[in-house]
Amino acid sequence: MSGGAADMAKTRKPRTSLTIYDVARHAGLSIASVSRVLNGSGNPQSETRDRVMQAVRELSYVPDGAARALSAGLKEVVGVVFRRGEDAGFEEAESPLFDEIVTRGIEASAQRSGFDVLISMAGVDDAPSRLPALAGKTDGLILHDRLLSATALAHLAKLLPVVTLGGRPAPGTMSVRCDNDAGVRALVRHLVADHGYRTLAYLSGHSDSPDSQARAAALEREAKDSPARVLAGPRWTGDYSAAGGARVISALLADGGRLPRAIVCANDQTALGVMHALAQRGIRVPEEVAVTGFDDVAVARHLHPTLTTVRQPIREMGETAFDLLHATIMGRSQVEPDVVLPVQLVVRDSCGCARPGEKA
Amino acid sequence: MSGGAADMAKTRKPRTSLTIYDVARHAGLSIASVSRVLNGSGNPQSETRDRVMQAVRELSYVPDGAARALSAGLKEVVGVVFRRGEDAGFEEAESPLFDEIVTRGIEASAQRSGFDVLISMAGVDDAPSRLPALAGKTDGLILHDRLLSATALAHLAKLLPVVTLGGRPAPGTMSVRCDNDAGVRALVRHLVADHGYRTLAYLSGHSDSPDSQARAAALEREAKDSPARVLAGPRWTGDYSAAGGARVISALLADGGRLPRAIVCANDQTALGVMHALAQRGIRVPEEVAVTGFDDVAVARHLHPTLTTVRQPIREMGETAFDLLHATIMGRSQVEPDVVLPVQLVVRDSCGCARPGEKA
DNA sequence: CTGAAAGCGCTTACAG
DNA sequence: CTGAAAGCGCTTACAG
Repeated sequence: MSGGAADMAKTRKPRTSLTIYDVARHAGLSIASVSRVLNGSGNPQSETRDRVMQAVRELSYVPDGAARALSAGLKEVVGVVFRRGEDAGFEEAESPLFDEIVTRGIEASAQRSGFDVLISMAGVDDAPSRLPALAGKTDGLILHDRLLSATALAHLAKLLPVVTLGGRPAPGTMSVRCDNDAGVRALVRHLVADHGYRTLAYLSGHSDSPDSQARAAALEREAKDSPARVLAGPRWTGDYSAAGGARVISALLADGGRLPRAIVCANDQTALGVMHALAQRGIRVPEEVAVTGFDDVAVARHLHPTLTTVRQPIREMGETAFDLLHATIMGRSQVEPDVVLPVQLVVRDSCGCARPGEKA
Repeated sequence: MSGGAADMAKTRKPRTSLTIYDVARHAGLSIASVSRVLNGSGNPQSETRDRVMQAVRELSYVPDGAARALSAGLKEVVGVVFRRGEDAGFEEAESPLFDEIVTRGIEASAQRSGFDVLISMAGVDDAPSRLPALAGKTDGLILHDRLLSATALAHLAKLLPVVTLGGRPAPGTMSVRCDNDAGVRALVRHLVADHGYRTLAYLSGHSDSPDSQARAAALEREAKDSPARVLAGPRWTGDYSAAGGARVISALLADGGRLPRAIVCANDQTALGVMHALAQRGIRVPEEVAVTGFDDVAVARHLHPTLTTVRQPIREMGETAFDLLHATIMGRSQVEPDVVLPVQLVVRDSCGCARPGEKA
């Protein structure tokens, strides 16, 4: 078969890598057979299988993902979008959980299903414009909270399956979150019942964070039925960062504000900043003020005093998020759209437990 | 236009999302015009542009990434492969730099070029089998060190552009690393010349890590021209983890081994473990033993004493890695294949600088 | 400036 | 079990 008159080579791009045609020719088979062997579909004869595999090996052939995706209608890629830290450069990543959620949870689970993970950072400002583009490159999306309004989420969910981390699911989306309520409740009980503290404050995360809001509400609710009072107000607004936590304490003290007996922080980073700010002013933790966190990141164990906190099942949250998404992508009929995972109170020293005999 | 006899619907997949044909029809234009407007190519009339954009908006059309990639010969995706932590569950991520390198460096730079980042974790065992698959989904790869042999790297580089993080570039690949040599040299000079220490040890990372090897060699070299002695040997082999660092110290002390005046750790995590192990035995840092790290992760500032270390330009390393890769993907003729970025000695308390008057 | 058409590299019914 | 062929949804020379 030498090229005849119809051989009008177009040569748009300098053909670089091998195609399935090269493999088929090398193996003396059709591209259909090559495809079947490579995908384990049909039931190719073992000789066919061997010839294909040998040709693949000899040529170092790697199928093109884009062509597979277009043809099969499945990219085998999910997108994960996290909030970009607002003030890069000052502190470490705003979310030390990123690594863990993505790599240990989502990515591990995705790998088991043969999917890959596309990551993207976005701010509240550019998320609406960046997400559609991502949608085109993936089969489904896992989103950090506070990235999109419920309306925008619902709209996005018409394009492809969407799972959010934290908060209740918007219409058409799914959500995976931890049991903020139980966590804060256990914390407050420990502080009030076990330690006998009578004034508490909740140092919040971003005020529009559903997790932070849930934790605040849980604290209010639990304290109401207890002998403890809650110090609240706008000055107790943090932003999930150590710097934010320190700022709140500094401002409060500069104004002659009053410290509660125990400060329940929205997360560990905040607690870290609070403890630094208190230490700078010679205020002892937990003797004068108890401090607690949320998350149980690694540093929590290295602080002085070690941090009492609530552990989230980070890895499991990531796995669950992917599994929900995957089930939906593959068309599993009905998937639970609102998964709440259990948390665990981790009692260390910063709540006052280091001082023997003080526990009730 | 009602379907005629030629209407033999194949319906392989239940057509789900809109295509460029829907947009073209809605706008009363050809798909070529829609494509041109969407890609800013050619020079469409402003009326054409408007009609397309309106149709896109009204339909919430998002172009399919796989089709674009197949057609344009460019996926606009780079893959980043990191080493999976060996003993998950015990410690925090082995590499706290992951987050920073990927999100602040690579991802940020990729975003500027309109690329996305596919991440994947791999072990030394499964990397060879996982990488080809990733290669099919991306335009280029950024790899952690110790993932592939030089031979395997060279082979992979025939398939697509490859950049490694750390170590010298294998044939056909590119590399971005930090100036381990200058960092360790500055550290040793400070310990020996400024503090007058006369015995040093290097507590290594994984023995096959090019970074760790470079740091070890630099320490040997610098110490040789100084009055200081180096304690070496297989017992000083760590694995970049806090647990590994603690293990080395424990084993040494259990055997009645001798501690040097200063321990230069392969990274901050190791230093953290060493400091914990020493503290447990009542050995004071830096009074009895000085300890230094490498990386300057956030915890370094929160340790007691605060950690003297060498700061790597993490973010810049990520950016550079992507930029090299991008330049190669886009066919920029010749790209520097071995980029070494400068580091900075960060002097804090763990080297002994806290004790006033002790500095030379 | 715009449209008709080819082609990107696969998968998958459809026949044989 | 295997092959020929259509089709996935785009981009891009090529004409007009």
